[in-house]
Amino acid sequence: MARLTTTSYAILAQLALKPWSAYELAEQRVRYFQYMWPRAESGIYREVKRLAAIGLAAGEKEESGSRPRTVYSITPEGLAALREWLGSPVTRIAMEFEALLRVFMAPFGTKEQLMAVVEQVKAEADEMVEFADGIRHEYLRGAAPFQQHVHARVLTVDFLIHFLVTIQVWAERAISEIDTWDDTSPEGKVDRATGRMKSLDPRALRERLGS
Amino acid sequence: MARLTTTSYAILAQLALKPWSAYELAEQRVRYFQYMWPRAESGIYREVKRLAAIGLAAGEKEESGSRPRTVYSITPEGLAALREWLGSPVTRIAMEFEALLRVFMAPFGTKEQLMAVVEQVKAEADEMVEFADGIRHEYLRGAAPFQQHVHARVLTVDFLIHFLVTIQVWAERAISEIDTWDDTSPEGKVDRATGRMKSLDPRALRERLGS
DNA sequence: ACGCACATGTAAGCAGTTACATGATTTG
DNA sequence: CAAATCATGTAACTGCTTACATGTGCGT
Repeated sequence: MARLTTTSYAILAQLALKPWSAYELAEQRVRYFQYMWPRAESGIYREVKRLAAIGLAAGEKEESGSRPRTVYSITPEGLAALREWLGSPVTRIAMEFEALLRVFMAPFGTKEQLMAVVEQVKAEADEMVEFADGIRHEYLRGAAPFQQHVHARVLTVDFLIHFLVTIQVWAERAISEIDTWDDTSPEGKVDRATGRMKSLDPRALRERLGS
Repeated sequence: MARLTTTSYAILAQLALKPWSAYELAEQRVRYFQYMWPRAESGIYREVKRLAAIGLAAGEKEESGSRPRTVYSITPEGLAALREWLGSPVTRIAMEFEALLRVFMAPFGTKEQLMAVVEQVKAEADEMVEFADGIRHEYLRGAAPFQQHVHARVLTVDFLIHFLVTIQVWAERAISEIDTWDDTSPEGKVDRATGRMKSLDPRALRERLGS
């Protein structure tokens, strides 16, 4: 039957803001969910259709001359379902970070391979930071969609920017460390690595980061 | 045919270290991959069997009195495949953070719901930090499995601890912010939120974090 | 008039999860 | 000696992705 997923509620919450066509939802998923709940565009069509089928959304077909499209809006039942879900336990955070896995396996590859991986991470982090900062500036200019929700959204922007900058500076640290290596073998690297390990005390870090 | 996934290579890299039984692999996945490539235990059995079927691993049945078990080791072809994969482009980082999604939707729920979500995040972050710090201490005591790889692994521990502490301090910031609210509505929260948004400049943050 | 990006989906396949099954070993 | 936990998987389902399909409007 109708076992809804987190993705369902992500869409439902978008519909709670205003009606959207399926295409708009699929397009805007980048801006809204890419970094906290990434899903492929094509899934959005199926999902919103499912919401309509079980009565949580209402789809209205528009035949405005051009190709027909369906505009979806939330129903009272949909809003009730959303509110209820917001009180249920959340699933744990889950990160897929293939590059980190490769760093873990670094001794089986070459220094060049490792360096390429970490530099790709850095490039992607730079790009993601630019994107997030662009959104931040929309809010600062007062020009963001749903600007009135800035009090909640600043909390998500807060996390994302800290998260992305954490990746950036980690990649930079890793690059300058690997730069000092001749290869990926353990030889002559143990003492230095142990010293680094010592400096990673979470409590000290928390003092530094929590201002 | 044999389209291998990242999960396949994660297991292959474990086998490159030493032979393991499927059960050991499934058990140890927590320690090794939970935070960068999370997968269910049951999938490990199917995956390692597949690796054996295509010749990248060799399974040896042991009949030592008790229940029979299969111990897997990597083959030369497996090692070659692993090395080659380490030179291919990496997939992007992907994070599923349902709690952040709920913060995003906070205006549709109550303050109590929101607070419960963020406090759950904080509790889980605390727990994950303890786990990661435990592993760090194993390396410091020189008692970690595969201690000789500390030069590579310190890079992953570096990222994970920074990542987890970032979650911790974010949750703390979010809690003290929400504490100042009467409810989840925008009323009277816009100016303060805009001020917070202003302070989230990534460049300034990068200066602070990259020491 | 042609090509390309926009707009709107459908279909098939599969990686991964949840749930179950079952013998062996330890523990209270 | 009963119950829990360890050890070792199998079976069935499903959410998601990849790949495809097709009409429409616009720039050149």
